[in-house]
Amino acid sequence: MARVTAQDVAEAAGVSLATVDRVLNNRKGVKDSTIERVTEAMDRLNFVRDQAAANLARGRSYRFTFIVSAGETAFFSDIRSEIDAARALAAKDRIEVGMVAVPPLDPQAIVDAIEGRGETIGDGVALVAVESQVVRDAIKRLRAKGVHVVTFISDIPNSARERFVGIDNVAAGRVAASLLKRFVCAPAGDVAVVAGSGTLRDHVERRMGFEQVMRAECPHLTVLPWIEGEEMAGVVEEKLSKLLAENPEVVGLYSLGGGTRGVIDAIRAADQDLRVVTTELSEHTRAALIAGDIDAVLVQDPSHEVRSAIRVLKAFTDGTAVNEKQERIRIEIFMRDNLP
Amino acid sequence: MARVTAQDVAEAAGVSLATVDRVLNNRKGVKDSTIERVTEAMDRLNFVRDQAAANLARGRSYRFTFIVSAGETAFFSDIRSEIDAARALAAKDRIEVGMVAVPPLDPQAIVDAIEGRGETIGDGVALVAVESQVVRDAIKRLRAKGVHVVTFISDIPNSARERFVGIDNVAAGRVAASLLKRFVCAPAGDVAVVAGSGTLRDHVERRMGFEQVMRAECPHLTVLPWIEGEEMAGVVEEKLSKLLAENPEVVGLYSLGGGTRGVIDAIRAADQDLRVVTTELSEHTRAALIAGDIDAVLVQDPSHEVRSAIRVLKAFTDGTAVNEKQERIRIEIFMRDNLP
DNA sequence: CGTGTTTTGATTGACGTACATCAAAACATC
DNA sequence: GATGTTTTGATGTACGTCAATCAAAACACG
Repeated sequence: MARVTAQDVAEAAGVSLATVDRVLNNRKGVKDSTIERVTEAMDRLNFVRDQAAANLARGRSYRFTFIVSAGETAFFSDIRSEIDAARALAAKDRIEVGMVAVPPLDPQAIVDAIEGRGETIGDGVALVAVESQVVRDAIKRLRAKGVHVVTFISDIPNSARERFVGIDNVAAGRVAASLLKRFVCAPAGDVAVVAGSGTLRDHVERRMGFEQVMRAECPHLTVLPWIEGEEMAGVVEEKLSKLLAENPEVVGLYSLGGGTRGVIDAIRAADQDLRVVTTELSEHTRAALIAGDIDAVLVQDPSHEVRSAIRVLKAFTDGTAVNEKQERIRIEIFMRDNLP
Repeated sequence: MARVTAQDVAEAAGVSLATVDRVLNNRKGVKDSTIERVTEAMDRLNFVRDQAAANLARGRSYRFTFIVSAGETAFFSDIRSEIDAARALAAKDRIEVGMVAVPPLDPQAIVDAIEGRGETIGDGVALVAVESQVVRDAIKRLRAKGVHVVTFISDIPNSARERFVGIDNVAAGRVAASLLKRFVCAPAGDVAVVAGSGTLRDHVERRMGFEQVMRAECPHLTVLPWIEGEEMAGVVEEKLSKLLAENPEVVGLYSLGGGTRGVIDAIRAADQDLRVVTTELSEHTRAALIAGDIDAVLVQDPSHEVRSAIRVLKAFTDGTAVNEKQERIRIEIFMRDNLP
């Protein structure tokens, strides 16, 4: 029951270790018939190449850089500390993880961060994208240099990025609508939407998904013009309080970006009977869920996302396949009863 | 920027490689002051022991065995194929994964499977527990032999198992109730519960959680006596159809175990207006979600659970810490709009 | 058959750590 | 200062693969 090594395969196939190695790393200079004999022996003996030994021999190490928003929302400070946490874990596998925090919503800052790092950016980059042509171009230049690129949290389609690591934000918006539709029992009423930023694709997509479902399935509910909160609790509270005061028929609320603390403060003050779905799991949303001020919170798991981005970049660098099941990023729905 | 090796640490601390090695693996025979000098050098140089090299040198390999139900529910056949899938992945890390499928709900079968394997059971066991003293005893015997044990999917508390890998089933039941409470708009009505087996702790716990919330928060809803479906679609359909016919006031339904196909057939036939929450994501529940026959499905991700169990057993075997964030098993809530 | 080319074998030295051994040095004790 | 003990150094082998070398063998082609 001992492990099968390349040496065993060589003996079984009647070739030398060198030849097995050539086949294993598909180097040229091996007859097709020999390749076949060797691969046959491999799966007959159930040979699995030992990752540890292979990595060691290759002496390969990896260097990935995260480019994330320096924004002060609960979500992004979570993301940043998760990257720090992942760094220690990744180091064990010879993966160095760098991080650059850039001013939020500033495409040029992202580009500068990339260019500024030069070659030290490493083998792969995970970046929180902002919709902009300069970012698209920067991604293309990275790819041209052989650097692997994934977008992270917020996508930028029609770019050269190889993958998006994050949730399906349209689906998140749809789920929010689907929940509110079922939560709201009033025969008719208004629904308020508190948005974050119009330049963040993830926010735009959530809004899209939300409106899709509202329009298609909730003729009895009227979606009010959205509130732009700019992710700042103070701004959100002020605008939302005003809106609630002016619209007594509001029966539902979806907050799809940052500044959730402002949402909570406003609805507590307003004391209307409305169903609320928000994003971000912070101490404030936790408390509000428990108190019953909020009905559900839709979140993504930053810790999973960071680990996933690293694994995906490593797979790209190694040229191996991505384990799709493991890398699926879920939209998590928290209610009072399944808070972690 | 080259990697820091144990040799570098030795030079920095002014000792030999052998001494660093002694410190690294806390072997005896090193003066305290020297230990201090070495560890100081380690974190000054930011030394991280190379897992690949360490594993290779140790020549250690792992052997874990899953003991799972041979039941024909969609969920368990999923679990079994995920174990097969994980086997290939684990092999790369010198982990051999075995599986024994035992007749469902039979404690003695579990014990026999354990005893029957003898020493070949390996370094760790993940088992789908059934409430029973003989199982508890078997776990204790395994632990006494130094075999690590985690329960999987279904827990057995007050046993010697070192950890439970699975969702918080009480919470799942609570979430189901919390959703139904919000979904149901009728001022009053009945709620039906379709249970699986009374001997499976996970089913019992879900039911507990469900009733907790119903009793505490939904005085307007009456929970009807539960239906025991024995996880068989035919049985479920028959009993549920009968119940629906006899109780026209049913406005909500929670199906917490297998045989969901029977639930779907019954509610389609009954054509009542009721909100439905079930478990298991199969082709049937998918279709029913899309058709609107079901409102939400609460599931656990078998693929994640299998990988988690393997990682946890490995951590126990190595005596290293478990990464709690990574090993948290989520209760996933699927609606029509976030189906994967 | 000789020539050139392709394929294979044999061998060697990494990679970074684990682990064991023996000798040398440092230290403690009387 | 002789003795015994603890601590350290020096060294070597092993793990399984990668990568490179050079020589030998097999093959193709005219």
